[in-house]
Amino acid sequence: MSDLLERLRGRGWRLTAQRRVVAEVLDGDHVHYTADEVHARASERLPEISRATVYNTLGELVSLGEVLEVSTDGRAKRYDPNAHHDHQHLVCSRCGTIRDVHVQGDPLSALPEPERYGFQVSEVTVTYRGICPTCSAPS
Amino acid sequence: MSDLLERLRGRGWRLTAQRRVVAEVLDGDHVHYTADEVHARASERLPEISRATVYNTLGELVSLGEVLEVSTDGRAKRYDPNAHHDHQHLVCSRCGTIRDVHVQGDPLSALPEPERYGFQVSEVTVTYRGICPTCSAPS
DNA sequence: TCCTACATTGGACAATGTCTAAGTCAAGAA
DNA sequence: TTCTTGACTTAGACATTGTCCAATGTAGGA
Repeated sequence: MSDLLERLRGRGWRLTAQRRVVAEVLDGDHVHYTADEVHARASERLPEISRATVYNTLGELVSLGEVLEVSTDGRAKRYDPNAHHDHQHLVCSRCGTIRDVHVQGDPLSALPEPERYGFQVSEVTVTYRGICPTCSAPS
Repeated sequence: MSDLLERLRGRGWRLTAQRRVVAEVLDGDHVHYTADEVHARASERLPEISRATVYNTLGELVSLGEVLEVSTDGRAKRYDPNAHHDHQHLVCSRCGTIRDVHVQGDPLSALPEPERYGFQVSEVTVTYRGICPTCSAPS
């Protein structure tokens, strides 16, 4: 994740304690925190960090393409640091757990030209839903 | 859409003016209103209808499988009456316009067994994003 | 027509996100 | 090192979207 901080500094990012902490919280490949969760975890290391800064920083990371914004349920958006490897998401309908998954083929090619209605289609997100092993286990 | 009202009455739905109006607003195959838009349009015909009733009714229609809930942007959910024909969505990244589209093949089959991690996968939503003809036209 | 269980209402409340004005500080300049 | 400055952070008000509840109204069966 320190590569990330390097990359960002190379782009003129001013390196502050707050931004460093947010980046550290997002470290890891299979993390899908909400902004509030990021704020809670960042607060453990830097108690005075504000919500606004967390929102700002997450927004900047998304603009810079370092983090993906995922909204699986119409509730809080989640932030996915695994932005440099193409992947999709598998969500448990019961507990909301999210896993990164990899599909066969390019989902973009499944949309025929006449079904594009003149759009310049550039992106596709696929979300699978189901019940995870934990939730489907007999209680 | 009156088939819808019939179907619902058959399931024990009490038929009120409010519910009728909400159903009428959703009439049509390519409509993707937010709850507030549904409320605004319903209010034109039945000025005293409350927000709570619109939310309740939309929630019921979703539970009954008559309407789909679509959240394309992490903002307000949208309601799609085209629930009985399998389809996906194409969204304009600029103006937010939504079109129903049909893909080739079954997106579910693109997720290999080992990528399912023991989930009982039952649903998949595919959202294409791009710039619509209107937004890409030279101004 | 009358009853009553179900539906509706208005408004308070909750969750998530955005904005602003004032204070703070990282990093280059001297 | 110290200074300077524009970018960053903060607290809290505000906005949007959605949920909940107690009081009131009413659809549809008896």
